Amino acid sequence: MIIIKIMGASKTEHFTDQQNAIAILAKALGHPARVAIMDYLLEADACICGDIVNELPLAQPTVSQHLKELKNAGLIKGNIEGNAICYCIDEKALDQMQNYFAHISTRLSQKKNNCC
Amino acid sequence: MIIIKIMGASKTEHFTDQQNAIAILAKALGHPARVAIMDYLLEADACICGDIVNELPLAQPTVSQHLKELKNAGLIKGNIEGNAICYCIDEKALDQMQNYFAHISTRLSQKKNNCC
DNA sequence: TTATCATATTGCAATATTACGATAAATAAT
DNA sequence: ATTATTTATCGTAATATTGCAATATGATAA
Repeated sequence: MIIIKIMGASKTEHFTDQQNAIAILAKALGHPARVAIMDYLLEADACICGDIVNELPLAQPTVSQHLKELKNAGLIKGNIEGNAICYCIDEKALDQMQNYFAHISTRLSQKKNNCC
Repeated sequence: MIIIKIMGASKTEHFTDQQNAIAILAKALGHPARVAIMDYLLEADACICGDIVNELPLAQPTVSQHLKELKNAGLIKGNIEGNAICYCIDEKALDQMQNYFAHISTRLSQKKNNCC
């Protein structure tokens, strides 16, 4: 038997689909620029990529990369709007996160054996 | 004026405290092993570090490191319990996340100009 | 067609994360 | 005191992330 150690990569195959799904969503929100993009999409009247670039203190390629990560995680979706691209929050992913934290909250209030 | 480019580091100073706070918590949950730790602490009757090590498919130093990250983010807290250490979920951080997602959900249902 | 505008991709440098063996530190048991 | 048990830290290797200049792509305008 040969064991090859691959370091720096998470062993996703050892965890449940649910755990991996939450981790992917959480990771996508694990950068302030991406939280700021969500905030913008939530509050602004538009969702044009160029507006987001102007709003953030980051260069256009960097913002494009962050948008791509949010999109890959399923947190936002993009629509071609003429020349521009309109990004919007994908409610399904957010519902998933909301349900996850609601479940934790409920479960915590049931538990009485917390030792800390 | 001298501008020093520091790459690979996020420019946290350009974002709001709230955005940074959410990002820190989300980042800590952005790995399936750490989600699995939270799941364990939520469902198990104990919260001993050794039990967590046995539960996870990772070596003890790796689990210790993940626990440290969860603790640094404020998601868990640890108590010395004789020879062992008992880790528990910190409700404050989870409330923060729950509020964040609840706020997004509420705001989304108010919005009608979603273009996607 | 050519120029312009908006966004994506490439390439690369710097830093961060992940993982684990070896070892340390701290307490408990003998 | 010595040994075992439990958890943390160190050192290090591999991979991932972050950021941006340069460039490519694609759609609209002239």
